[in-house]
Amino acid sequence: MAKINIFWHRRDLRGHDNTGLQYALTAGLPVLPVFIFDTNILDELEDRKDPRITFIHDQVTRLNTYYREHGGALDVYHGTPHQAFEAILENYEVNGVFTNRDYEPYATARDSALENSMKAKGVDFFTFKDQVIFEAGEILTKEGEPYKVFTPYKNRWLEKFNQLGVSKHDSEANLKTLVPARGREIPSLAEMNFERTEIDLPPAEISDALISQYAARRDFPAEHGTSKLGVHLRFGTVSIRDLVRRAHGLSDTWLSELIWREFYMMILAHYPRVIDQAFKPQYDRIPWINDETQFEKWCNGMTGYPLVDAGMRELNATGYMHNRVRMVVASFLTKHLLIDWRWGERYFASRLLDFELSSNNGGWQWAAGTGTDAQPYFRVFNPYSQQEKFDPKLKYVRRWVPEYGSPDYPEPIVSHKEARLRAIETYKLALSQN
DNA sequence: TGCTCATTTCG
DNA sequence: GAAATGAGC
Repeated sequence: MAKINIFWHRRDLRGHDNTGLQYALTAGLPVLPVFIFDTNILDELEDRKDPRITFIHDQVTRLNTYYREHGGALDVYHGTPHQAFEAILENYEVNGVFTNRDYEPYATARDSALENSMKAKGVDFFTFKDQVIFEAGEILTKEGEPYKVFTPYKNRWLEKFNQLGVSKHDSEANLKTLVPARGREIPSLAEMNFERTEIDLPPAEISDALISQYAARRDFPAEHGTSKLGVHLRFGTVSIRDLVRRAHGLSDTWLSELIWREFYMMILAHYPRVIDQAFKPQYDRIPWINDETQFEKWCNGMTGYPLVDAGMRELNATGYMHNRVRMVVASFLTKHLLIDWRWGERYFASRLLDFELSSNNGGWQWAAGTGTDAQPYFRVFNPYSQQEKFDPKLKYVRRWVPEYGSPDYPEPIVSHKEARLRAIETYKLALSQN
């Protein structure tokens, strides 16, 4: 049996500008690209109609077609990574496994376990930077500490970016050395006990015009002023290097959003405890009210605050919510209702097509005021003035809350004025305790 | 990447 | 009486 190398796709479901794939293809042996529907992850999902699984399945199918056009095929497994690699090693003489690094706690634990078991069998395991421009250890203060404030982090990031530029990995030009297709089928959604769902999939591209106008248009949820590339960044159907190259010079604001993504990835990598704890420990003393009935009304878009309800209904209907509105609903849940930010975080995690652990956690801790570089506790969004500023003609509100203004629309579940004062008092008291 | 309230400024 | 300003949450 001839030796081969494996390239393992995870959050990089593309063949172009793919670092690890490029290294695998130029390492001198035929390459078998692999994808695993990981049951460790899938078994945790509650919804058998989770649209993300349809999305991944579609992208895996597309990637398989792409490899077939170049004489190979994507070898797709359903099981734990451990099981999948046992099957691979039975069928092939494997020299090494190539893959792009993933920085979430589950991923790093999985990869170090696999690296050990591969090396014990004489198989090399190589990992590459592909998902980010700079990894957690690459942007540090002069003292060698992680940054805890965004702006100095961003300044250092840009400084380094301007020094180093951004590399390009022409994986596509090297697709000549694939292991010939063997004709294994991709497991169907039904075989994996999932159902196909309708997804309103934004394109994996963005125009120069949209990037240029991003700063001026991004805050108006009724407009199509944002790129909606989050889902593509989540699963690597676009290359971050391509996006950063495009952003640079066209829109500092949009580039900043890409840097926020790396900022929160860096925070999660350095401080994995933020997953279930406030970054600032004293904020874990806040006595959340956690009223289940109010939480349910928030989830269902029935709070009586039109902009909040519009956002939640958009999320429930599409798996997406405009960023400005994400801030408004998060502020409302944590401050007006005094419900633990972790509840909101978990709900977003279950619904968002573009869910990214680090950004979701960072965003929620920012809104709740508990995080690094978070807004101060006394800053409480007024849902009415946010609506007046960012949806003055009620275009967004009426799209998602058609009954707004009629007797069918619920009364506000809390009074803004009272809830605001209660939030400030509650935070102040909790933070003043020693 | 606020909001509110009180006070001042301006027509 | 509206708009601008500033302090404090």
